[in-house]
Amino acid sequence: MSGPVNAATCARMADVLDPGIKSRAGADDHLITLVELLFFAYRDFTSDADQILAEYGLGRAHHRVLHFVRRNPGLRVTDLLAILKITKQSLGRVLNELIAGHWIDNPTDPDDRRARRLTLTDKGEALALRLARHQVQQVGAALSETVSAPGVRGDSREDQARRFLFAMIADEERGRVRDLLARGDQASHSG
Amino acid sequence: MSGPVNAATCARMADVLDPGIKSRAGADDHLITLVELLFFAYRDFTSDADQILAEYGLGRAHHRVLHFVRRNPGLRVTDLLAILKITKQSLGRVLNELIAGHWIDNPTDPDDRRARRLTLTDKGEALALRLARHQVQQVGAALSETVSAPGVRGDSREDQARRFLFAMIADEERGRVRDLLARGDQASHSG
DNA sequence: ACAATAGGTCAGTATTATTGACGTATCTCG
DNA sequence: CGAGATACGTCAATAATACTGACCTATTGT
Repeated sequence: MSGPVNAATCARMADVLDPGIKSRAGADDHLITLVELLFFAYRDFTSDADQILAEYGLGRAHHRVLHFVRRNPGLRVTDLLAILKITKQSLGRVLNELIAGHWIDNPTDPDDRRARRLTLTDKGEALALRLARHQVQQVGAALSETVSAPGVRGDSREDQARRFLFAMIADEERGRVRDLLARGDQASHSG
Repeated sequence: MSGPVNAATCARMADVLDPGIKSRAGADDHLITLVELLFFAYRDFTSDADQILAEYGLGRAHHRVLHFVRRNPGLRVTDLLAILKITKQSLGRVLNELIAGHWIDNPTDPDDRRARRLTLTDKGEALALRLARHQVQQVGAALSETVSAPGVRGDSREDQARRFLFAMIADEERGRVRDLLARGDQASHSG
């Protein structure tokens, strides 16, 4: 699942996370690192899928629709609007493109002929599955890496959350992010 | 904000999360709920700040700049580009607006007169602090709510992550999200 | 019949981002 | 000193995603 969790990984995690991010934390100050980690985690998490989608000329908005239709076959347009919290017009464009590209079907619901029941075509199913598998691997890998540092027991919920989000960041970016968090922490205590 | 964490909240959390989301999970399938939770958590987490920013005619992009400049006073434009991973032109617009509105100063670095050292004005500091405080409270509240269900011990890291992300979702949305996750879980096991 | 619901669409605009091409000032180093 | 790299800024065109507001049809439920 996206990279084995071996001793080296654990050692690096400990090296990276323990001395710096959590230390020198005042009152509620350290919580701001969770805010930043959420930003970086989301940034890197979505960018992977974006690359796959770009192969097909699709964007993030299409992904969301594919995702929720795969998870909830027969979803209605209204339901999707409530989930995504966007306007009908915004969804309209994306949905029309997905239907035109034969990623999604929208047959009329026989029980309520006003409604459309969104479903994936085989083509759409294949893409949605590919994206989902990739993201599940990412999350799975992150969870596998979310371990307590060796010798440290009783990780707080905050530490757990921090480790998980940090593990969601792209490998190449972690050094940079670690440095940034440490620097920000330092700055907020010297100024 | 975002409510005190009392017994009722804890009871609801347990009621909400335990039966349904995790159950009926096959191999790696349940991990997809973490993907969805990340989407909802990020959606609701950012929407709060967006509302505050709208008061000043600013957007999410401005928030990111304010945030990282507050955390790292004296940040250079290049550094910001590496953090945000956007183009110079994109940042340019946002930065110019922040400078024009006297949220941010960009004095020349005396040690390298090519570089600008981004700093917050008093006005910018006040806004950045307001936003940061709000988000820290949100994260803090979410962490407080991230508790193991009563009688359940040995929460997995996955459960911990799930609980944390779920707690990041806006109160009013949790019922809807819970239903959706349960439904999706069911659909993926019957189809 | 009538109101509410589900869906669709046209028109105009805003925000955030992109690629590509330049230009200027400053620093580094051989 | 001079060449090249670096830091920053900017003009122009375009794309993706979203918004408000106004309207329309078809269908359902009362």
